[in-house]
Amino acid sequence: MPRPRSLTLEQLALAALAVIDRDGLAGLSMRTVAKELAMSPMGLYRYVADREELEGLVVDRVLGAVDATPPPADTPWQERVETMAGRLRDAVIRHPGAIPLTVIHRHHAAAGLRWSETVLGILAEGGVDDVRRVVALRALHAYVTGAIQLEHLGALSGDGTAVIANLPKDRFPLLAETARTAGAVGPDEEFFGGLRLILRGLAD
Amino acid sequence: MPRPRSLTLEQLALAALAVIDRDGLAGLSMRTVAKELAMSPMGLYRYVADREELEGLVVDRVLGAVDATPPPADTPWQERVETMAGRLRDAVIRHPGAIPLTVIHRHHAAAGLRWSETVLGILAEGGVDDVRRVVALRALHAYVTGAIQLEHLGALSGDGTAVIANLPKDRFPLLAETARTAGAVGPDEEFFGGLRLILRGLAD
DNA sequence: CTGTTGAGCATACGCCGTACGCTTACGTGT
DNA sequence: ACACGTAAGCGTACGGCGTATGCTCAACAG
Repeated sequence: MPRPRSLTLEQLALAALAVIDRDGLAGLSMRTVAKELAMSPMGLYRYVADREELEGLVVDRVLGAVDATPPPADTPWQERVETMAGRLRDAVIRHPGAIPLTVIHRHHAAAGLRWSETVLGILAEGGVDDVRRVVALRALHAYVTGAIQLEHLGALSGDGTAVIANLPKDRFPLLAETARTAGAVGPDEEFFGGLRLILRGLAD
Repeated sequence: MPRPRSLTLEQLALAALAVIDRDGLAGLSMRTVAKELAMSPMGLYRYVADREELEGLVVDRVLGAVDATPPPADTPWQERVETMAGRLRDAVIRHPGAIPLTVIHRHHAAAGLRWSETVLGILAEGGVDDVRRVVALRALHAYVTGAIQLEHLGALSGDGTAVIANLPKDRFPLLAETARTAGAVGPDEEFFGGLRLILRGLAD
């Protein structure tokens, strides 16, 4: 009966993502998102209860882009887990500014549950059972979450590594040497290399 | 010649940490820290350039509590890595409110470098070389960082797991079943269980 | 005792999230 | 065709944030 809404929640999420992609997470505010939608700041509160809920919409949108359909079953199960981890990483890295939000709000995003369900299916087919499967899923979550953040805060081939390489060799001999090696390790080699450690550890 | 400073950087860090421990990270502001020190807000700027630098002091303090001396060499090297990871986790978890800060600022904390140096030494003694050592250290960082955050955002034995356990079984059969198993997995079993996956994957 | 230096403070500005209450466009029932 | 009820969207305001700017005055060197 009353006036119909002029926006969808998806449009809100898209506007917020546009702000984040353009000005970074620090540029995100109710006011900037409202401006992006040619709306008044208080108008947003007809759609979300508070800023946190808006952030949740953004995360839903980012993680919703992850393809959760099980990869073809004709490849080894470890490789299928790698595929799933890679898909998640790709989707998240497409919006680097939103990474802290995805960490905080992933719990409440339905897309995250679908990803987990698929990964659990693959683990089950790989013969990982019960408690081991719980621990494995949780470890994969922890690793992927941490690796993406580390990659975003400073890639192994970035400036931070160069700084470490110049550390005093008497106090940090291994670190300095390792940093020089690290400069040559690309992001993919780093991410999937670490992931394979977990997957090898899962085999029995 | 002029008036001497009345505080040390350590006192700043302690005051900020006290605020965080009492009121959470959201309660941290230049004003609340100043109040904690019975100072005016602008007085803090004689010690730090901005809020970010103050956060760095907090992280230095938190990670400075980590014992970085190499564990006794008479235990298997994997076990020594577990010890180091456990020490880091213990120190960080002592101040849960500061966890997001430790993630953001760990790069610039000297204590983090000492931890890495020790872990690299253990890995070297375990026969992990060159690129494999780089990848291993980075994976350990990623895992520990991610696991601590996950644990803080919601332990496996917490409410979130119960919610997941009640998910519709037709759409999330494995997830719902797994969640029921997960309720019985304690934080230590979860943390070290995942860690051991990486360490097993490192063996050859 | 005096001069110099910087420690600490008071004020102010432009942001932020959001509580509150109004106006007004709209779909409906007559 | 028209009046009505509803909620969409807006204007204003408040308390809090980080911090730029410029002052006062405590403490020591000579």
